[in-house]
Amino acid sequence: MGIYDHKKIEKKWQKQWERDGLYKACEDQRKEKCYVLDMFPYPSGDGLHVGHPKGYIATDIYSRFKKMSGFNILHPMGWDAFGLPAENFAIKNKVHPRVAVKKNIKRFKEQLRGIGFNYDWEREINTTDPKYYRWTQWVFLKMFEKGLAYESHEPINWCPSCQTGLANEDLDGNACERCGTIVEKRLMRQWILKITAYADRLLRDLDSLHWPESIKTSQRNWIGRSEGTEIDFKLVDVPGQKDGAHSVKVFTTRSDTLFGATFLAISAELAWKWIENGWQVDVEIKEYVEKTIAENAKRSFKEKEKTGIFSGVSAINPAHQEKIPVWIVNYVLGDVGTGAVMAVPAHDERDFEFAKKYQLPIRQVVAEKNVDIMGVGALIETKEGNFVFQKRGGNASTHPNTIALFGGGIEKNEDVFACVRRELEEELSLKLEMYHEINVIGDFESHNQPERYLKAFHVRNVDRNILELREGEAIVEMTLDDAEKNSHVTDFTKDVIRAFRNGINSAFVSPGILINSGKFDGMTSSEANDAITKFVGEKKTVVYKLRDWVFSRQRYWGEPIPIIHCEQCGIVPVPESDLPVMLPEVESYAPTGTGESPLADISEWVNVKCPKCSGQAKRETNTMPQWAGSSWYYLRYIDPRNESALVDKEKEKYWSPVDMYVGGAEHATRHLIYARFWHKFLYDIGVVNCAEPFARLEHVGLIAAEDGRKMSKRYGNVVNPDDIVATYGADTLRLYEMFMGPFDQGVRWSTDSIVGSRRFIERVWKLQEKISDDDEQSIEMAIHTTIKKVGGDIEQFGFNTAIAQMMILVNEMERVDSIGRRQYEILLTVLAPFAPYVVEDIWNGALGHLSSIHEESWPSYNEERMRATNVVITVQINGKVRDHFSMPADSSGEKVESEALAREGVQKWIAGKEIKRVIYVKNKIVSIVI
RNA sequence: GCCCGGGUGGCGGAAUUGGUAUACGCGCACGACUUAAAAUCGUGUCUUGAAAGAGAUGAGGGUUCGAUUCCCUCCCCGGGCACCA
Repeated sequence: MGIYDHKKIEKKWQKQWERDGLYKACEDQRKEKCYVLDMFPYPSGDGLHVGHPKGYIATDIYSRFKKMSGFNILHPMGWDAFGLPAENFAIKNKVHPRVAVKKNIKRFKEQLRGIGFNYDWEREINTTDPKYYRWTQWVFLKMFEKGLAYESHEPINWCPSCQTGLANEDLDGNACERCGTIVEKRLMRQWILKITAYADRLLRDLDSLHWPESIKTSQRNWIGRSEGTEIDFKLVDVPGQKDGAHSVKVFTTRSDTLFGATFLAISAELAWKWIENGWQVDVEIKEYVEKTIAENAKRSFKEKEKTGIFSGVSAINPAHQEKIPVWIVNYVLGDVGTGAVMAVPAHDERDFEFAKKYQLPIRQVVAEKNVDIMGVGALIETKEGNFVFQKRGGNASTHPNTIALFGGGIEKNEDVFACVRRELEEELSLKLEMYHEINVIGDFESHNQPERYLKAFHVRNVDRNILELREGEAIVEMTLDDAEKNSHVTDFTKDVIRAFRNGINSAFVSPGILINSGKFDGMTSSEANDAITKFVGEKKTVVYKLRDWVFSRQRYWGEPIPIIHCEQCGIVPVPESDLPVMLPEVESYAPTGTGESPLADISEWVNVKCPKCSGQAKRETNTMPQWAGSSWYYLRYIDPRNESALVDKEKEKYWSPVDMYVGGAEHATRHLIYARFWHKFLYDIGVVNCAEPFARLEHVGLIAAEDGRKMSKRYGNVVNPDDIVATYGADTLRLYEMFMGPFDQGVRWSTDSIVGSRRFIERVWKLQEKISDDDEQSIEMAIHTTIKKVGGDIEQFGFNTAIAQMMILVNEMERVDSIGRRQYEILLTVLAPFAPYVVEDIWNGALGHLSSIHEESWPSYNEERMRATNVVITVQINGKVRDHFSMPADSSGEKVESEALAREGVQKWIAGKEIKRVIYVKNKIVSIVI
């Protein structure tokens, strides 16, 4: 048998497979295809750490399994090599980024090869290859042609450290995602892609995708659809203008609260536009507007104090024609909606805060429908001498219109009523006034303090200031004023009344029943939303949070944007025949910081003839963002060397869409949105035949370092896969990474635990000794179970449980004296996707096969053979496990029940008791109720 | 604050149309082999209890013959979004 020498084995088969071209993909129309894709890496100078291959191992296993299941596989790999790290490295070390990238790719490839991946390297791509980025530029031209790429001069996010403009997607809060610097707003010329034109489809088509729900939710939030109404407010008191000559539009999702709009709040940016259009204002106002715009540019709005200034202008609320003031405020964003909102302090927290501060009127127009506030239960004294409030029954907290009042514990020695007061202050005093009708029921008693018995009471119709006090069956009605003076009313009840009278302390933002809204009173919020929209003569519209994609970067290492600026003709696209626009050589890669890229300095590249009029013209010097090349790369693998088209139509039709896509969840609102957008565009212009690029997505949980931190050179906690492969072998590394835990969950690396996977492989290796000509019948059930379980688990990405099942099978095989050759081959075959080297070596060595095990078919299983002849029946008495016994499988219920009742271990419990019920769960449980 | 996940032995984790909680692996303890150690193999390993038993899946409650699984209230951890009107 020889010893298991992973180094020798892995080297040998790696060469052999490459020589045989085992993993070459071709368009085999007879077979069903399966396109399995990894998010291609950015080849950094640090090389791979053990966290990187986790996703690649999964796709490798998946694609090998699908191949064995009869599918034609496409499983390629490539390099996303444009971007800042290579450029920064180049600036620092004075090497061309191209040189650094080439070197890094070589190293990455060697590392990946060592782990035994089945990539088809003939389809390798590189986004920085002019033959590749020619097509990235081509897509841009097509977008320009369709009006989806446009030049703009709006203020955008600017990273002062990276010295480039950024898209919203490149931010982490208000900081640059790349370097952590707080970004600024900067007015500059830029290229924009109109992704918002696809917002609706990007949202809608998510439903059809087999993706993790979390990623779909992230995208939904990012796109941020809200349905509402644009309402027109006529302006009055505008200096030098007739009343009603001007108006302002606001966007709201809560038309039902229109009657409660007591002022208008407009952004400083909108106010500035008014000033530019000739609005005459005081110096004070103008200064406020300028100051606020400057503050907004810093984007430091977090926890910012709300400020505002009365504009002097008023507006007419179209609901009731009352005059309301227009305030210029810092909490309304200029680039959201219309830049103006109707402020409804009673029902919006921000408007509420602002109205309180500037003493603007608060008018409640929505009320909660009949709510009971209850505290029902008993006070229990614990062993330790503390009092704990125990709720009695379930209805106190489960009734839909009920707020649980007394759920908390009572501090040691704390007065019961002090506890109640505390609860009131913390929870209720804030909200009480908002309820249309309130019942407060405190039925409160204590075991060991029976004298402290709190009478039930009941408050209703707060609007009318009437208190209904219920004592036993009798109900006494009195006004709140009278109640407060009445000596029969307990202090507790008086506390409740005071809480009512404290006034509104927060906004009531939930939907409810309309009040103070004329003929709309009594409607629900959703009914009123439609009715009031109609009443003021408006229609529903939709807005999105998604912003258009800022697509230009003022940096060197990216695809040049294929545009020419002509003095005569203006913006002229580079003709398709002139593509690619090659990225020129420069002396300095450093960013200029001027809003132009380093390309601007190369006059022989910049100065060109206009393709239209042949006059003086200049090239666009901005480059594309890193996300450009990755927005369509999966299409290029299908047809990587095509020079006349982005992808061949027939080939695309065969391979598209990607069947399985695996990568990190951090791309949820970046790459995965951009790629979907580009794909939909390519679908619209007929380049691709399906509306979505990635039919199924699985996300890989990150591997943290042993110390729990991120694996990074900086912390010195990086584990290099090369070392693990050298010490334990690639098969062990692969098995271990898949066995660590659920695939999509983050885990900590643990070098100590690897031995388990290594031992497993050695056990499989040793089983060679046990091969005989005859099958061992006692392990047949385990074999069939394993075939089914492993296949099913791979399909669902449950690799850890698949491996556990194979371990169970190996344990069984070790327990018996010999195993059939056929049985051992089945074990090797199901293990093949996980540990491709060792199984191939045994297959070709000890078993003497001439062809590769990776050309084998996935074994089939027989459900019949998975069924046990005898089953263990569990006896439960009143829900507790009391006994077990064995019975032939599928015995009749009567037989099993009588057997159960006759057993000594059961009789012990049921002797002399009445048996109320016996429940039999087939082949599992007899449950006896006494 | 809102929206997604998640909370199970010493550790990674298994088990969901409600049916024997802790599979599989790591670690640990003891034993065999060895002059010895490593490796390997075997046995044991949730807590408590002498035992019978009792208790335990973040906490509390509910539904059920039976709940890690379903419902309610709450706590904690991870992630996403966040003056988005």
